[in-house]
Amino acid sequence: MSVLEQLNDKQKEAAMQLEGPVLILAGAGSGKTRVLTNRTAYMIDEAGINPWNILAITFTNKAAQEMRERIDRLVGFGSESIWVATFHSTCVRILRRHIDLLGYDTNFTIYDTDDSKSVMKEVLKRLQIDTKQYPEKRFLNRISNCKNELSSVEDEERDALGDYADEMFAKVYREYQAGLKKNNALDFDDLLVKTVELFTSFPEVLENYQKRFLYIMVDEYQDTNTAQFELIRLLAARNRNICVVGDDDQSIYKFRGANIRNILDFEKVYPNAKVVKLEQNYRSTQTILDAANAVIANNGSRKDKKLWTDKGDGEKIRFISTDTAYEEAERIVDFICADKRAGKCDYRDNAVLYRTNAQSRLLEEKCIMAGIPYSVVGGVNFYSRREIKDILAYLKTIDNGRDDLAVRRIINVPKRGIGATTISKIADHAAASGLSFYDCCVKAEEILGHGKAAEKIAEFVDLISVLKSKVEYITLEQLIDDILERTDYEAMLEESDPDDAQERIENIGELVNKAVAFEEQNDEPTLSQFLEEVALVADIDNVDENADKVMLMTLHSAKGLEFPNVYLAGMEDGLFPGYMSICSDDPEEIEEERRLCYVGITRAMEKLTISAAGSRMIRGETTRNPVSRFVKEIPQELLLGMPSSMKQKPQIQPQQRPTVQPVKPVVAKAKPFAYLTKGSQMGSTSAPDYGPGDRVQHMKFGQGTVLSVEKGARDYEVSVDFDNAGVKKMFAGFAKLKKL
DNA sequence: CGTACTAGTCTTTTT
DNA sequence: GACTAGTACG
Repeated sequence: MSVLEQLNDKQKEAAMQLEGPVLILAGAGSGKTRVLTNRTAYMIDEAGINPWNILAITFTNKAAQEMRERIDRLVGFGSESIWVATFHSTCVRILRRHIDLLGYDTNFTIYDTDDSKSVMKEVLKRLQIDTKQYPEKRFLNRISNCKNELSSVEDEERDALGDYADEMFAKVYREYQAGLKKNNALDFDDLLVKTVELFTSFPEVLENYQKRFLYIMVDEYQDTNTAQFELIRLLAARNRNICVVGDDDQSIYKFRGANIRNILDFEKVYPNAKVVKLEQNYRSTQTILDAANAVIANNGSRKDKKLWTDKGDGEKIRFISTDTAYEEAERIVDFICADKRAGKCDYRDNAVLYRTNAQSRLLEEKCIMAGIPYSVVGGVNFYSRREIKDILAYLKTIDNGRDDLAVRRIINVPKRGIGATTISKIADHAAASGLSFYDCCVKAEEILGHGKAAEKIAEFVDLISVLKSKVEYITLEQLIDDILERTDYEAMLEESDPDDAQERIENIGELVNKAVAFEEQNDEPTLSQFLEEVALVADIDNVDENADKVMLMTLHSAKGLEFPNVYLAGMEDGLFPGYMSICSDDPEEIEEERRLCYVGITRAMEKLTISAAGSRMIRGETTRNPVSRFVKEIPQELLLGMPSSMKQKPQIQPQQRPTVQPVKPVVAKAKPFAYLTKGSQMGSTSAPDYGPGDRVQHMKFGQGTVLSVEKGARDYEVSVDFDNAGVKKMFAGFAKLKKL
């Protein structure tokens, strides 16, 4: 049977067009992933295309992994040689091979936003720019925008045309880039910029990749920025077999440079493009689709689409309005509890979506009180937590001492009596000599003279070199344990803040879990590779949908996901849409928020509940907001529980700030769960649903029999005798074993 | 050199 | 309200 049999006519049409440019306009829930995977399977299975020649770009690592698994299931072989990756990891892979052509070392490090900020701070200090008047963030944002638009330092210098502020910016931009280069580092945006630069400056390298990637596919095309557009254009220029999939109504990343014109103008750039619209929705009820269609219809420039389904009307949309955000959270949690008790759903069937991360807190508290297992996606990124960054800085220093920021981060953490004066002496010497900070530490005695300071530095250098010498012989897990032991890191945590120590230690345990999983999944794992993988993960990549937990996340994180029951919380003008967009004179801003609302509504498969609170704390201030205009855009007859009073409430006019009146806090219970921090995962060590003797399935090792399940310090440790791979020990949380 | 306190910012979303 | 960076002091 052909792999295309599972597709409807439109989907089939899109999947069969392998040659030339193809634009698939795929409405929410229209089976776009299925089209992409079956199209790829069709290429390999029936068109005889070598998987090696296929490039598929996705938005998140999770999507990439999922796509590969699904293709695997369809064709059973060859899927591992398809290049499926995100834009960023694709670029890293290419740059690791060729970036020496641009004067960087191929073992460059990737800087996250915190690292970029440190570099910027140093630059501004050196240029004596007052950060009160010009905050780092502003420069960083502008630099990011430039990079997204592929505007180089030279371009900015040329365009400054004597304008004081612009010239200053160009100078900062230049110095910032120099700072990165000195540390042999690239920031997120550079990954794309440098790859494009590589391709334009070295056509023979580009040609190499053009000859390899004969067929290119890009998912979530509506969220590509100019740099990404250019990268794809270059790669596809020779063969023109480019297939992009997206939905202009779901373009929600303008703030990070996404250019909706990339999808709207696709046919102008590729005039002979075949365009296929997928409008049949397989996810939601007609009621939900009607609501989504009605809301999005208020947007101006969009490709006309109308989602439909043969699923039937289903339940009405439930609208809840409460006095306070506190009550709102309570109502939502009550609904979930009731459904669960009635046996209508599992916890994992429910997701609560909100506009801002801060909203998760109340919901978390209520979940804890009700004893509901939940999982918060996002918030403070796991890899930007202090303890994790410290350990990673050790690993980076061990891996390659060229990352000055990493070395400086840990040179006195835990405290070893190396102070600011010593550090700045070494830093000055490094700057003057052009050597790296770590290299200067190695010859500290030369710089500082014989003394206590030099001795302390020598101790640090010894520590690093001992660990360095071990890297090749021990596992990552052992290396991290070794670091912890030799530095007495956990003791330091206990001492400095006993309240959070437990959680921080658990986080480190989680990092060890990830290291173990990494070593399991790679044939020849290296420290550099691990650090690289870790630099490019998104929060959503770590979501485990097998765990039976209610999901709490922002609307942005929810893109691409679906849940039987969806709760849209905080539907209030001023929060969603946020004031920024309400007050802006750019109508595009509100439209972007509306698209976000559309994304939220269309996540729901069966039941949608939207809620609004009359007042809530925002930034320590109690604010009152009217019900969101988006709620009013949903036809009345689809809603259940719409209070008539709401209809008269005036809408906020543009240019007018929403009323912010201090209101006495209605609830006295300030913070019943002070130990709770965002991102904490409840029950991450819950017992697996299999036991000794059960047959299980592992992603890589195939089927096997469970020998034992033991509760370890961090997670359950499972021993499995695999039919083809022998006995393996692994952590339950990461092995993702499926009971058969 | 290390600590404790203060002031200021943040909150729109993230690879 | 929470977190961070910067500063003053021991």
